[in-house]
Amino acid sequence: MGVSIKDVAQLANVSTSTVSHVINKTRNVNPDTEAKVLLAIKKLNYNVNPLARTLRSGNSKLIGYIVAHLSSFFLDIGLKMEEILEAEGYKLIYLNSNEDKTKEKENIQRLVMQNIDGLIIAPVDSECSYMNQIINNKCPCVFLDRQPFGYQSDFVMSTNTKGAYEGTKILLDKGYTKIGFVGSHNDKTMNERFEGFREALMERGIKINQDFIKISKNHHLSLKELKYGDCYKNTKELVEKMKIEAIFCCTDITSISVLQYLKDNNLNVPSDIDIVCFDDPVWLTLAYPSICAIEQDWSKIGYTLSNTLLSRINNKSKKPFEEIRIPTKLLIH
Amino acid sequence: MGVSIKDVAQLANVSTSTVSHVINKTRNVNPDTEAKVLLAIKKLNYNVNPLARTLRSGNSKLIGYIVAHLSSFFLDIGLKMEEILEAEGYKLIYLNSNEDKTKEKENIQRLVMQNIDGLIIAPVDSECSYMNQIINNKCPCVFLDRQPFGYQSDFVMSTNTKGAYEGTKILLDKGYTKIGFVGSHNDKTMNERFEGFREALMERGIKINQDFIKISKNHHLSLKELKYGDCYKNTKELVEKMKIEAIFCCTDITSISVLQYLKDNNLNVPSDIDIVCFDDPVWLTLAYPSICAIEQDWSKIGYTLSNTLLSRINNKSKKPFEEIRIPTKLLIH
DNA sequence: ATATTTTATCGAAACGTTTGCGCAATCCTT
DNA sequence: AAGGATTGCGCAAACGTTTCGATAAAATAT
Repeated sequence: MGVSIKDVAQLANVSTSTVSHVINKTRNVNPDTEAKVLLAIKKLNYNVNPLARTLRSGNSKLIGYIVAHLSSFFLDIGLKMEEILEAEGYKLIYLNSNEDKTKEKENIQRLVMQNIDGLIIAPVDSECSYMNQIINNKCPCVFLDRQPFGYQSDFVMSTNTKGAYEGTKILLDKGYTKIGFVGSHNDKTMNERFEGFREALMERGIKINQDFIKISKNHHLSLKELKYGDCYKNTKELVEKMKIEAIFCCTDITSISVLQYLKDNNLNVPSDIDIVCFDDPVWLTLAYPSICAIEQDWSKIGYTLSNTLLSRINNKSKKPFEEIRIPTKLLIH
Repeated sequence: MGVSIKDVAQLANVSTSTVSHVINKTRNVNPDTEAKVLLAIKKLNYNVNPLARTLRSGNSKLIGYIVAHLSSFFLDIGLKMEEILEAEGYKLIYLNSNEDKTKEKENIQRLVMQNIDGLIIAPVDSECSYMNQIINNKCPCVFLDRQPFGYQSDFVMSTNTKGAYEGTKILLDKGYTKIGFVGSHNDKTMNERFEGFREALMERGIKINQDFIKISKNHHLSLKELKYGDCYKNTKELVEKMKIEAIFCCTDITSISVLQYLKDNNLNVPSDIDIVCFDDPVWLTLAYPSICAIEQDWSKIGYTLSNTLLSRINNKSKKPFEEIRIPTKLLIH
């Protein structure tokens, strides 16, 4: 097997506890002894076994990041979080629930059992009461993107309603009245965005036409497989049957299918169909011409998530849970 | 603390070893006893601690997937691998090296210490001799996308040279002679693709103009931050100074900057500048008109990677390491 | 009836750490 | 020079499992 702390202790002619204290700087040790130990460590190319350490000490210096799917939005947020957490000595590990509630549960279960120090969760859906059992106060969690129901926790979200409201107004200001709404998921986040959409229409005295609202189910597929999925069909219907003039895309994932449909049918943006998209995926600015977007501030979201979590980990303070909203930015490309 | 196997044993009035054998089905146990144990497990809502299990048993049922960066190419491959590995009871965990060799080393180190059962690595660069020390035969590895130097292992790659050759020929067949080559990384993979590019030109008797070849350094940035990076500048130079007619994009990441530059300058594809792209990122087919691509078969790559790894884990056979090539597909959109 | 195998279970050691407790030896104080 | 404080270190018990070896009871063979 590998070389353990015992081998180091033996070679340095000290006890394992001394070695441990040298490694962790957790007790005074004579400089000479320390040198001996460090030499032995180097000689044997010793590394501590994080498993054993965690098992004994109860903390892992690990933060779990459990996402419903691996979209570039979540990844960019992860990138930012790594930057912050790393500075505090934490390692971020990504786990993918693949839009599967059972997997999500397993993922969380697994990490909690591993004495994870904290959890950032973008849940598959809002129903999170099962977490009370699993977490049981063993580690702090912060939620992302979807508000959890049935579990008390901090959560960080964009100002969905306001963002959607502003985005919809852009379309209204251009004079469109027949505006379709394409969503990829029926959850709280979508509801908030729909609310903004609705408010903007109401303000102009435009009645909501239920036939213009199309919500699909998002499956666990790669981006490319998504292209010709439910959203594609929904777009087709909106355009061909409902003769809408513009489309509000509720997420970045939605926009793929919508754009693909328009392209396949030689429809131009904005001359034939205009578009506004919640999220600002990289491809929006590559289209000709670029498409208006409601950009989420992933950098700030990542920053806020990690700092909220860190302060929960450190303070252990019982201050009430917060709902933190990060403003979106309107991009008129 | 949490509930442990001891609590279960106590409640069921048996020894911990019996509980363990019930859980793992590793020895005959009387049906009555088994029922008692299972009941106790359910009553206490007990879950085994994977840390302790791994520490003792030496295997973790975990596969590490360490990527140089989190691009959608790597993610799609991960998705496919999860599908296969899950069926064999393994969990895939993603770790991001962020184009940082030190981080890569830490990532591998950490996983090996955790008794990881296998490793899939897309290394930051080819130099992998440091792995001999770290791995030390403790777990099988399969490499992806970049051939490792200094470390003996299986590796899986696309037929880069052939793919690039075919892609370049498309441009040549259209009559272009001034073709630029934009790469985001100087490594073995890029060299192979360049080789294909070179061969195609040679075959037509076209001399390589070094000023047409632009290789950037790829930094650890989000896709959006990449857009206006080195590749953007390189594209500008190729177009404005070198007056090239077409561009060969060496990776998906490259294509973002190239397309962005063209768009910012109102250059149309293919009328002003034509493009072929290695990789088929989702945005290529959204552009107007679509762009030719050399598609890598991520599904097959993921399939091959996981099965190669699994057979190394199971067989422990010492059959010689393989270099496996997965054919690319030419997409004439 | 005894000898042998089979079945069911338990006790305890191990995996590689961290950490509370205790003991010497050294240092300071008066 | 004697008492207390400090420093440096080792011992051994945990953490939660798996697993080897032993043992007793039951089943089978002779």
